[in-house]
Amino acid sequence: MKNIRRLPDAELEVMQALWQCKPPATRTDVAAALHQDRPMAATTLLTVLTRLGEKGFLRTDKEGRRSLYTPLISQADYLSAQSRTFLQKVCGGSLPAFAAALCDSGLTREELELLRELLERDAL
Amino acid sequence: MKNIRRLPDAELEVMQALWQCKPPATRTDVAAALHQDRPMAATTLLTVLTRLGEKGFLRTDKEGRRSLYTPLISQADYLSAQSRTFLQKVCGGSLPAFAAALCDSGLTREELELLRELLERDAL
DNA sequence: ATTTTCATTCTATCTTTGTAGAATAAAAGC
DNA sequence: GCTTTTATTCTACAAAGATAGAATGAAAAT
Repeated sequence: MKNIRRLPDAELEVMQALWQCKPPATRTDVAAALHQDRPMAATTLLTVLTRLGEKGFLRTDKEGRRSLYTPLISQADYLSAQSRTFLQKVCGGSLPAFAAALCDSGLTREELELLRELLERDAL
Repeated sequence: MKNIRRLPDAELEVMQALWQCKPPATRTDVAAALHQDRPMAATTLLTVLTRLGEKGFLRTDKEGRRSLYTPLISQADYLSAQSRTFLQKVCGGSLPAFAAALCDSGLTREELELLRELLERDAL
């Protein structure tokens, strides 16, 4: 149950892309995995990757002139940490508030049903 | 289903405090409602309130020299919007990932059970 | 070998956020 | 009326985040 800080938007997007690659990934791999509605300059991406390394989210290994990036924090760990933070900071720790928010968040009835089932199954 | 931007930490805390007050609230009311582990200078609070006004989260009415603050976005609206954003941006839209994250987020089995019940009841 | 290509690092700018002192102005007290 | 108190606005500044051009250096191409 470590305390994982919330990543700012740009860094989270890059991290999501990295999680989608099979490690280790090159800058190009990550760029390809990025949802580029509006693509990110190569140098910008490298800057973000460097920052993620400084924050301990990934490791950088050099292979000749190019760098290989490997996640150090798994997507699952990040998600569970952020779920907790979200419930605490945004919902003030109130489960009823959280549940109400989910129900009113645009999820369809089917999706809500699915979520309940998933919770039941996973909780075991 | 409006698109409500995510507030930075300090602004969210102030907004949470404002939501707890019966509107309209004065700066003093908000200060009293703040969880002040480490209290915020009066001028800082006013700066934050001003920014929240600029972002459309509240309205400021002047009564003589003092200001009265009224939320323009309800807590429920903010929560549901942020739940949606969280599911999309953090969980990549994957309900299974979201459910797994919740189960692994430190909630007790009882809390998970409660959440399921709440979801069932509210979904109607 | 010389040029071209390309990945990374340096440097830099702009915006946002967090925080608060100084200045202003008005209300209250005397 | 003059002074003290107090609420708000101005101004300020440092840290963090988003973004990317310029410089560097090495690999590939010819």
